[in-house]
Amino acid sequence: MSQSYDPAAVESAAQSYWEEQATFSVQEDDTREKFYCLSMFPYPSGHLHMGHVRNYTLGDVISRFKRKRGFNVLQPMGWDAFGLPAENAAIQNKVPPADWTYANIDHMRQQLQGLGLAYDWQRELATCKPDYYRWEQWLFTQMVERGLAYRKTAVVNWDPVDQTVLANEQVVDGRGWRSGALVERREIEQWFIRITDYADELLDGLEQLPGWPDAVKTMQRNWIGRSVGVEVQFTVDAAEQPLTVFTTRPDTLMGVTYLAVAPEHPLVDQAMAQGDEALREFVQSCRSSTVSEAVIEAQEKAGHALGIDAIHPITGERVPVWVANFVLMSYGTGAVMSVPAHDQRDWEFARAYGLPIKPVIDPAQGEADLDAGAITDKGTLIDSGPYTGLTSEAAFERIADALEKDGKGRRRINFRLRDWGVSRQRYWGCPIPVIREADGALTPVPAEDLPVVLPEDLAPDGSGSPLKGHAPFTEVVSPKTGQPAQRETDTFDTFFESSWYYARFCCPGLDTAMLDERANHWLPVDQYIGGVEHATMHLIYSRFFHKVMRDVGLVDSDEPFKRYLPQGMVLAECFYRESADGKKTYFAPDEVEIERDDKGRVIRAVATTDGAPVSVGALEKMSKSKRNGVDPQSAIQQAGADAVRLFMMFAAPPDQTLVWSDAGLEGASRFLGRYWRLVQAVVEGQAPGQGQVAADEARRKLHETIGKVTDDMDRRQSFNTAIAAMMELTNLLYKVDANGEGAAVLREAALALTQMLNPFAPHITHVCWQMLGETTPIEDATWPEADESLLVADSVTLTVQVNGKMRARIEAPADADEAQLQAIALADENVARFVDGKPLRRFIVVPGKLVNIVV
RNA sequence: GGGCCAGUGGCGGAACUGGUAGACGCGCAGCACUCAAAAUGCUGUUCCUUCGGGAGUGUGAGUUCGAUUCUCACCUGGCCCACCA
Repeated sequence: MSQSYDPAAVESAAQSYWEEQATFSVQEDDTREKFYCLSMFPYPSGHLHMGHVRNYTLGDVISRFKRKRGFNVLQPMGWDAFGLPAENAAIQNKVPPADWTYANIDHMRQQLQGLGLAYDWQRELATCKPDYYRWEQWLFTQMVERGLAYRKTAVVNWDPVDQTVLANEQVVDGRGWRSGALVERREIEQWFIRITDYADELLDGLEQLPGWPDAVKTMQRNWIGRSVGVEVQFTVDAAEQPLTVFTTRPDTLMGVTYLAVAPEHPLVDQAMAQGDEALREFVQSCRSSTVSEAVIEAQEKAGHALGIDAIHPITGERVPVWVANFVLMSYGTGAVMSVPAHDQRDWEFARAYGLPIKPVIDPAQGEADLDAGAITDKGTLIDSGPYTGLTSEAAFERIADALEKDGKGRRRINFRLRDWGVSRQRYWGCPIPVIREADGALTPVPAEDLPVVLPEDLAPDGSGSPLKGHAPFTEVVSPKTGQPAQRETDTFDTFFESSWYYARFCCPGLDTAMLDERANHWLPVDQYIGGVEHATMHLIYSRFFHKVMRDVGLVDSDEPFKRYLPQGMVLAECFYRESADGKKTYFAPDEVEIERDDKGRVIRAVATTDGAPVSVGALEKMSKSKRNGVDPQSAIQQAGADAVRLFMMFAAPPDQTLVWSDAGLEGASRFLGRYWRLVQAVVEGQAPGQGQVAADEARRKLHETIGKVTDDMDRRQSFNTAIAAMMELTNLLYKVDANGEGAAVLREAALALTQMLNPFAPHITHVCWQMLGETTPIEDATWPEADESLLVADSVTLTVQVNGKMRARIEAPADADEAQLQAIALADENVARFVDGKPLRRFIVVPGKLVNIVV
């Protein structure tokens, strides 16, 4: 009597084996090629969600596969442990963020272990630990030394009641989320990192990343946004300094009818000193709105004349200067030249305020109607003095030359990418290692005094960082002067921690340096996996950090991640009922019953509570408010970790959104049961089912499957089709005649299938491998090889098309020539019927696939 | 406003380099086993059809002997960023 499949028992047996044997701890080994596989580490929010499960299963499947292919695989895991949610929880529960964070880490580590992930837990790290952040503090001081970090004022959201800086997400409808007070804009001095110094290298480096999806590289290119243009200087009577603007369209310079500057521009302060009340009010209203650019965008385009004129650098004409709420101080020079005839936004602004519109370009194509909007196409210059008649491209060069010759401008490359503001007025983050001397000078903390340890026992109450005024932290003696000084209370943006963790995993336990030679053994990461929402920010910051670490001499590679697999979101169906006023009430899936017709189509859904119908909603991101969240823990309890993993990999390609389905999970579970019974039958020397499939056909299918699964997993990373191929093989094995050669083929197939399924369902295969009598642990056994000699056939089945439509299938010798094929095809009864004696115009052969007869 | 991606049966998806559209799974229907049910195994399942066949991959055009795949325009949905000059 064979045992039945009990996921819970199988999984705990396999997991305790891995723990006892330390199966997945790894050391540098020069005899084997290394493979570093990394999934983006989680923020310890308290519990694993399905997105994590998908991410980590993908990484685990790749890691286990590569190990079987002979690589020395490093797969670590850690915690992105600083951040705002810990502070919010702390305010709510009045406990220190550290306690909350560490408790969450303990719980989530257990959850991860329950998924059977092949991590080297000895390398675990948490970014909130001093032995980790100590080194980013050190790297920051190196950046200060190299001029890569500097101080600049930046605008923040200020809550005047709570006396604290707010994150954009803490501003709700322009008010502080806790106090409800109207949020103000405040300028404060902060640290910035000169990521723009590396803009060109970050852009060019994308060429060396063939393992990254084109879509992600395109997003990064657009994010970096290199644009070639000209900086133009307009003399201003009232100011000593000329007003500098950046433009990518110097060809339209002769069409400038006004200039616009940002509300924060210094020229605005100067104009306000003239005492224009209306102007003062306008600027005040701009400056008091939030910093959220999404909010600014929703505003009407508005502006006000400054009462100042500028002198056009070529014509010498006077043009008025305006302040406008859509000009950003943080991009370019904080001032723009306005050409309403050829820029849509300038056009709208000019229309609204009655400013002149002067066309200077005749578009190359199409009708142009300046009453309908701006003409933004390039073309031929008109009404442009000496430049009239030139093309836009030629005028660009001639005007740039003229400006450079007169010292009134210069060619310049501008980036959309801005320097990275890293100061945060937060408690639960890595302290910026800087001391403010009594005279206001800033001193980076010397290496021997690092780390600057964040006190972990403080509890924020919502009114600013508790570090402020916490004397044991702030009161220090300057290492430079020996005099009393104040410690900086700002902390780093948490992207700082996540920008280099991949490197630190290589050097566990190192306490004398940030990284050592082990980093160069493992880096770059061979395979990185994580949400596509990080396509720009995190993945640019990490690439930047890597280059800085290279320039400081810590690593010798240029890029951190060789191959990147962006994984899609996990969605679920949601059910709701809409009331008369449009408010939706959501129902959890277990509160809903679905009725179908006899073809399986959904007719309607009703709530089990009252039997009344509910709407079947769209697919939505899992969330509490939509009541469509599925807890991984309960899914594991219901079907086992192997089934959850298998379903996740089977239901969709890795980079596309995945729709959670309880029925689909059952399907995965059913397949595992089918596989289990197949193994039981083989162990007992019986056939798993009934049928007459011959041994050689089964063996051929087996080796075809090995070939397909190997290619799907390695080159294509198409895990759903790899699983489909294994299911197909299993279906066939159930029909194999176990007499004679059949028994041997079944055993060969069961072993190979167990190997191929192992990365997806590591527990059940671990146990089945032992049942099949194998003594080498499956984790160390090598991946099966397809026997190519079994795959060549001497006859092939070809499709016959007549005028591109499929009409018949023929058997032909594999080496048949065109004339032979034509004869065989025309001999077919159905083909003959459609050819119907008409003259043959063409005969097309696609070797091994089809022939097409054109009549 | 910009960028990126995706639209294929009742559903998730497959078709890799332009070559048999719908693999595999779910759902549904039927059969076997059973006193019965569950479980399991097997069979069928794009739509229409006068049973010859016809239509069909968001819509409309184009290239081609042949288009889910390439080109153009449009529609719909999702994600990221956003007044980026």
